[in-house]
Amino acid sequence: MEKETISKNFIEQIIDKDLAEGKYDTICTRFPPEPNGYLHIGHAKSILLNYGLAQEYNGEFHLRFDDTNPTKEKTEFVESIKADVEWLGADWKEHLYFASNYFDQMYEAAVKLIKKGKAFVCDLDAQQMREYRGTLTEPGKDSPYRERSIEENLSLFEAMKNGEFEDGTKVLRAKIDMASPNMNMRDPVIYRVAHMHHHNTGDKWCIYPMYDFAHPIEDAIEGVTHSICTLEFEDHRPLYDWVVRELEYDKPPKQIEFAKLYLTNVVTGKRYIKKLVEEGIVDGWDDPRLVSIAALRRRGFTPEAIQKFVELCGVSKADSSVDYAMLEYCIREDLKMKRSRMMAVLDPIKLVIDNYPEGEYEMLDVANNLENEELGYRKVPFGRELYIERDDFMEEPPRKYFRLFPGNEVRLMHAYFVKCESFVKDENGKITEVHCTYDPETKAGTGFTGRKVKGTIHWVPVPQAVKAEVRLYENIIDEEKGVYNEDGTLNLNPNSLTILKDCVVEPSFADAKAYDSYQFVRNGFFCIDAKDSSASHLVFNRIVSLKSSFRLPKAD
RNA sequence: UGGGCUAUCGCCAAGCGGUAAGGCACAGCACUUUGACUGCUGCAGACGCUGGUUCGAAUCCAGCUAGCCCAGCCA
Repeated sequence: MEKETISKNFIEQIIDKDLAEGKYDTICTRFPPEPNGYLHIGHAKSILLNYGLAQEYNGEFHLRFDDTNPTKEKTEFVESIKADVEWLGADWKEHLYFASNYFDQMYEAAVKLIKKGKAFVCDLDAQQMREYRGTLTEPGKDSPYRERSIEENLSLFEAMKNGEFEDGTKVLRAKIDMASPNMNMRDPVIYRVAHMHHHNTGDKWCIYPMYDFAHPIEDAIEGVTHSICTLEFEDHRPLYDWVVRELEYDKPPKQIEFAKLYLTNVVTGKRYIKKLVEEGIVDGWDDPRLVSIAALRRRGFTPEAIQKFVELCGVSKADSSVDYAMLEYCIREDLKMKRSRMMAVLDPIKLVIDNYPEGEYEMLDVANNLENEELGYRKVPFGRELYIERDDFMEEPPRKYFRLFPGNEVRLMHAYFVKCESFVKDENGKITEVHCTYDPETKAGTGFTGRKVKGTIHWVPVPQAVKAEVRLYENIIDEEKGVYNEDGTLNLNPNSLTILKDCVVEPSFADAKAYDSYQFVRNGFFCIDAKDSSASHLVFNRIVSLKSSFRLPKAD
């Protein structure tokens, strides 16, 4: 419905044209990860883009593992990727594929090329091949093995398959053009000898196809029409087209490139994340400060928020880095109506209501979400002694400070108006207690309109408060200086290392289930760490929390 | 210095020859059971630069500048 107002991106325009010209009858897209690591927000863009296109055009969406290099791939990653893709909401239905299941067809395709005189077995080793390849500015030289006969190539390639050669001694190359300005067209290697155990095919093969040869074949076999990948594959497109042309597929798939999604102030590089994990700076690939899908999920992000985010980012070919604030906006937007808001105090200070009877308490009916009645109500005990946020009281308030200070009256959220009468300091001058009086007539929900207050503050009852440990995060990357130092190392923010902190939460928080609750603590999200659904491990994401209102007004 | 690609507000991003959409961020006002949310308002005299074509250009042409990618038997 809303989608109609959004103009089509350039990929949709290409698809419209292809369909109009009758190039394809229906479309088919795919997400083709190599199972060599965890998915992150960047992959989410690709997944949701491909899936969204298939949905929009009533086509097919495939999940295909591009597992042509057994050295890097593991079944463990296959499982985590499937879980992440599913969680994101991209339904591949019965279309789950493995490139490795096409090895026979790829072998036959290679034979076909040899028979057409378009491929040859080359004995040059890696070092020699590099020398023959030329440079960016100089053309390469033909391999001395380039003119072998078709028969010789056929028997040599079969021998390669049969394991008659050592790793690295022979490769199959496409015969294209060693003088091409495009390095990818300089007789690229399409098959190599590698005696490795494959997670899917085991020891059946000792030769493996290279990406540039395998990928177009995978797409063609599955009937993919629009093979969407990232910008760095642009110069591979001529080779992609060469492969589908020489192999004579009808309705050949078409490669389209788009810019990767980068976020400001976060690390996505596997190399760096690995280092952060190894050094214990983060507690794993799903550490909430990272932007892996697992981390976002653990932190309380919803698939809907990520979908919204990807949609908002748009698709283009310009290198860009999306402001982290946009991600924060999306999760706020999604969660604000559909999750409960509970109270928690991060830095407690005691508030005593002097005119409230000692030893008594009442159960307040509190709306789980003031904007969404469907979320119901819960009971929160209220009594004489409460904890409030330390910075919700100031002895000498600046201008425009609406919270508690001597003589001022505020609303205790979901409860009564209280007026600050006095406060207590210890010998160090630190405030230890704030005393106030409450007005029973001002109870929330009674429709009291006698007078108004400018501020409302949150609280937790002292006797029933549950202690919890929070992880208080700063962004792990220095926001001022950027993500990387000049020498390529990470620019870590030392504050990010101060993580653990005690806080107090209202009793109902302790029962809340992972994912089902979050809390605005003065406009920030307070999420339960999904790794441990008890309230004793909360994740307070300052990354998603500090709106300007959290700051004190500017002193001017 | 060979080839490919990109350049529109602080950040994304529409625009496809007819006189600069939208979102994020930011600012202000109003409202308020958190200063949130919500609502309203403001926010590119100009589209990397320089020329040209045209009645008219961000959109076409030429030249230039800047950035990204490519010399794995990785993907």
